[in-house]
Amino acid sequence: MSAPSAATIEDVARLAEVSIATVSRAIHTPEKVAKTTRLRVNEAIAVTGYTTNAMARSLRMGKSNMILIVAPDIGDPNFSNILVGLETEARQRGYGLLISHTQNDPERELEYLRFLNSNQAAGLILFTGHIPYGFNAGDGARLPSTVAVFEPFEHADIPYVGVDDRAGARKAVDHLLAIGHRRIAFIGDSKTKVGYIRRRQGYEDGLSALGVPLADRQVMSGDGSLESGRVAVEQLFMRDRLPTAFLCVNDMTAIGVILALTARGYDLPHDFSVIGFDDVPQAGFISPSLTTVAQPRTAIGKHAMTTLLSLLNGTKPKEREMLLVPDLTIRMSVTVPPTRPSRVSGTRY
Amino acid sequence: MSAPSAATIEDVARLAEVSIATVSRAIHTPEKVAKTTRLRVNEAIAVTGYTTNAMARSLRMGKSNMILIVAPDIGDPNFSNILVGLETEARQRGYGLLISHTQNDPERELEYLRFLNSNQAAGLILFTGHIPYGFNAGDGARLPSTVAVFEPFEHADIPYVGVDDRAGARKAVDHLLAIGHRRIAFIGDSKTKVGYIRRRQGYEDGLSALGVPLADRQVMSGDGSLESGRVAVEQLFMRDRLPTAFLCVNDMTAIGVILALTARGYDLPHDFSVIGFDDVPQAGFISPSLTTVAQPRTAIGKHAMTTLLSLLNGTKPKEREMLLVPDLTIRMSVTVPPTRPSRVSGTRY
DNA sequence: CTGTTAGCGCTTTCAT
DNA sequence: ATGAAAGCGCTAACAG
Repeated sequence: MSAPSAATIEDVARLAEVSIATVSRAIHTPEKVAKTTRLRVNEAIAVTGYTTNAMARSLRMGKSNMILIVAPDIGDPNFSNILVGLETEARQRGYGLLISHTQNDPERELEYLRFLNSNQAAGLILFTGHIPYGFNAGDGARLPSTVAVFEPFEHADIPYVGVDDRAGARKAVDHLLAIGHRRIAFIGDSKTKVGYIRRRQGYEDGLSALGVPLADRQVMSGDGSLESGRVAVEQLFMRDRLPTAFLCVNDMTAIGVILALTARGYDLPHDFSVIGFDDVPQAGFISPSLTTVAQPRTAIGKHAMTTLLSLLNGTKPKEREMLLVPDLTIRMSVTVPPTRPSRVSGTRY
Repeated sequence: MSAPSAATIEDVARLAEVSIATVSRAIHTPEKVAKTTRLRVNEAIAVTGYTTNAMARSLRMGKSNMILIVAPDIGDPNFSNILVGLETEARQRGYGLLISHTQNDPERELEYLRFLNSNQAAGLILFTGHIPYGFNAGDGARLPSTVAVFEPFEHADIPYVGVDDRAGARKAVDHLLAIGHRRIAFIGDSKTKVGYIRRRQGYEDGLSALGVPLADRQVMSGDGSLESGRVAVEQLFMRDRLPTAFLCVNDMTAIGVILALTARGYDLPHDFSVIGFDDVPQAGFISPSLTTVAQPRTAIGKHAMTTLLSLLNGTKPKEREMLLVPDLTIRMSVTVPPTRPSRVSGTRY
C-alpha cells in the first residue's frame, strides 16, 4: 500500500493494449478513436488512476496552465475578493493560479517574471497599476498576455477590467443631491491616482448636472488613508463655511472623516452625512455604518479572467477598458441635511 | 524586436562554447567547473538572458517548485495574512504558491488534488481542517508532504502550525480577572470545533486558577457568527444573574455581543466588558473598539512554510503541533466591572 | 483508426 | 574538468 509512483500514459497504454499515442488521442480527441478502443482506454485510465503529468504536457506544448497573479498586497481585503472571481473562472477552464506579493518592490516584481520566462505561467493578471519593472526596456523583454485589474492601467496594449469609478461616484453624489444636500465636499483628491481622478470627475458631473455653483464645492486632497480623512476635516473646519455632506474617495478616508467628526462631538448622520467608496469589511461596523459604493469584486475577477483566457486564445477584447458599474450600499451614514447650519451638539469626547 | 523565443540552455552552451552539461553544472554545482569556464558561462547567461525552464527542470527532477494551498475561502481576511507569511517564505526558497478556493466542496477539493497527482505541486498547505476528500481511502491515494494551518488538525501524520488557542484565551481571561471581573461569561462554546474547545479550556483554566466558583461561570454555545453572539446575549438576559464581562470565542461573536448590548441601551464598556479573539479588520472599528487576542498570522504562515519545506527535504518536525502564543491587543471594550449590578442606563436606541 | 517516432529543455550518470 | 547520451512523460506529425 506504499506510494506506487503515479501511473503514466505508458501504464495505461499497456493495460489497454494500445499505443501511448492512442491513449493521448482518446483523452484529447476522442472522436478520432474507435468507440471500442476508447472504452478500453477509459477503463484502463480508471483502473490505474492515471492523470496526465502537467509538467510533461506543458513542456511539450510550450505553454503552461498557470496564470500568474501579481499583486502589491495579497492581504488587502479589496484584493482578496477579486481573487475569488479570478480563481473560480480559472479553475473552470482548467487553469491554476500562481500568486505573488510584491509590496511594490521592483526587485520582487522582477523575480516573479521568471515564472513567465521559464514558461511556468501562460498569462498575467496585474494588480499593481503599472507594467512590471524590466518590461519597459526594448530588449529581449516579451510581455505575455496580460490583463490589469484593481488599479486603472493606462497602457495601450493591456486591457483593464475594473469598477466604473466615475459612474460610481456619480451615483453617490446623486444620492446625496436627491435627499437635499447641496454643499457636498469631496475628500481625497489626487493628481496621480487614476481611479481617484475619475471619482472626482463623477462628483463634478453630478454637481454640474444640477447646476450647483462652484462656490458650494469643496475639494480636499488626500491619499486614501484614514488619516487623510481626518486631516481633511480639520482643514475644513478652519474655513468659514462647512459642507453638509462628505463624499469620500474611499472607505478608509470616510472612516477618518467619521472619526474626526465624532471626535469633535458631532452627531452623525444628523449633523453631517458621509459616503464612501469600495465597501471594505470595516464599512458596516463603524458607527454610523457607512453608506458606500460597493465594488463588484467577484464580477471583476471573473470578467478579468475571461478576458485573459480569450487573449490566450488570440481574441482581443473590443474595448481596452471594461468598466463595471457599481451599486450603492445604503447604510446609516447618510440622511437629509440639517435644517440649520451645523453646530457642535455635544462635548468633546 | 519581436518576441525571440526564450533562450535555452543550448543557446548558452553554444555561446560559451561548452556543452549543455557544463552549463547546467555551472549553475547548480559551480564548484565542479573550472573558474575560467564558469566565467564564460555566466557571461553567456547574462548575454542571452537565460532562465531555466522550470517545466523541463521539474519534469526531469520529478518534482515541482510549487506549493498547493487549499483553503475553503481565500477571501477570508483571517486567511489572507497567513498567506502573506507563506508567500514570503516560499519565494525566498524558490517556491511558488498555487492557490485554490474550495468552499468546502468535496468535488472542488478533489479536483485540486490533481495538481498534486500531476506533479504540479510538491507539497500541500491545508486550511480546511480536514484531510482532503479522497485521501482517506486506502487505495492508490498518496498523501504528499502536508502541513495544516488555520484549523487545528487532528491527524497523526500531519503537522499543524497555529495559534495557541488555550494560552490565548487564558491571557484574555487573566486580563479580565486582573482588573476585577469575576462573573465572566464564555460565548461560543462548541462540541466540534477544536479551536473553540481549546479556547474554552483556556477560559476554564484562568477561572479555576483563581478559584472562581462554577456558579459564576456561564457558558453559552455558538458557532462563531455575529448572530450567535447576539443570540447568546438574549438568552443570558433571560437568566437571573448577568456576567460583568464577556469572553467571546472570536471577534465576530464579540461584535454580535456588543451590538446586542448596545441595542439594549447599555453603555459599553462601562456596563459590560467584552473581549474577542482573532483581531479581524473590523475589530478596531466598532464602538467600543474591541480588545482581542491577535492571531500572529504572518508568523504562522512563515512557520508553516518552513515546516513544509523541511518536510520536503525529509526532516520531520519534533512536535506535531506548533502553537504560537498570541498577544492581547488592548482597545476600548474592556474596563473595570461596574460597582453596582448592571442596569439599563439609557433608552433603547 | 492506430502505431512509430521525434523532440520539448533539462539533469545526470558514465566515460574520457 | 568536461562531453555524450539517456531519458523524465507527453503530444503531434507522419505513416500506414
